[in-house]
Amino acid sequence: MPELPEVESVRRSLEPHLLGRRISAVTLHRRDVLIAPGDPTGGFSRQRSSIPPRRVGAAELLVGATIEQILRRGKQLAVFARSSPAAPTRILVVQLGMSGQFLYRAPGQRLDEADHVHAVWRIETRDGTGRLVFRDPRRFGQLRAFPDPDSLETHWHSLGPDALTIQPDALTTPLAGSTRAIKAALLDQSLLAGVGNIYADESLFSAGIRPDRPAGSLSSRELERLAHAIRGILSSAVAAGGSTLRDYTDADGRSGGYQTAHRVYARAGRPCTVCATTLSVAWLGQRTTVWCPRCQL
DNA sequence: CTGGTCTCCTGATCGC
DNA sequence: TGCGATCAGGAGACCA
Repeated sequence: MPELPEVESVRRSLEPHLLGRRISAVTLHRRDVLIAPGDPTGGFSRQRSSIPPRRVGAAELLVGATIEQILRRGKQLAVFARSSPAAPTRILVVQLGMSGQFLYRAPGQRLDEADHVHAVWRIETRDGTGRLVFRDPRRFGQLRAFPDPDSLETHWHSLGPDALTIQPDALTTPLAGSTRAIKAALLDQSLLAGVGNIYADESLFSAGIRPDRPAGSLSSRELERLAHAIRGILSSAVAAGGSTLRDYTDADGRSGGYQTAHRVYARAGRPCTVCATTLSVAWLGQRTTVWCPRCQL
């Protein structure tokens, strides 16, 4: 389940393989994983829409272009590429969703996971042709094409500040007066980009704040603690290469190591690592939520 | 506008 | 051994 640390690990593992390399071809096995820019449904109704999926242009998938940079905002990756120094920079945004993987295979290296592969890019290197693979069994992931940086900026405008560098001030205004649970607010990508279920629970535990507290009830002192906890948890997780619960890997197929540091996520009913109190569980913000009833107030 | 619920999808797991 | 039910979850649509 890629959240910010996993997506950042994918980004970092892709860079050495892709920067400066040219994409010579792409095979799109499932057309509906690519959301056309300006799709009013945001791609949500792609299966049920009576309108046939748009014909996909190779340019949208960066064919013929050289990759210049890979950025991340929240849980989204953006691959920037140009076909010539004078050409406009095109961008492909990748959202991994629940089960998405972005894998790189060097020339001659085989891909073991051949099922649920939705797109394969051919990457030209000095040693031959490598492959960039988008694989996503549950298909909650998406690819989005943008013709220029401005349209990407418009798209990213709907995201809140990146959670890795979140400052308490950025939380104060949007949460003031809010009655919804702080856990639900942390999962709202328009408020804060990058936190998902795992790191929301871990951050709230680290900050000593109950997940069901009304967001507007947090004092400025608590918001400071929370922002500090989010940055700390996320940066530690990035340093560990993310959390691998089931099948997450980076672009090189390496698993993360942060799952061993989880203190509340998936530990309902087990003793708190700090005070040994049995951890509580509830359904909150449409997610299973675990916390320590003694450490979190 | 806000916040809660539904929905998309597949694989793992569990009870019988 | 096999099968159906259940759960997991990111995020947009939808609705009160």
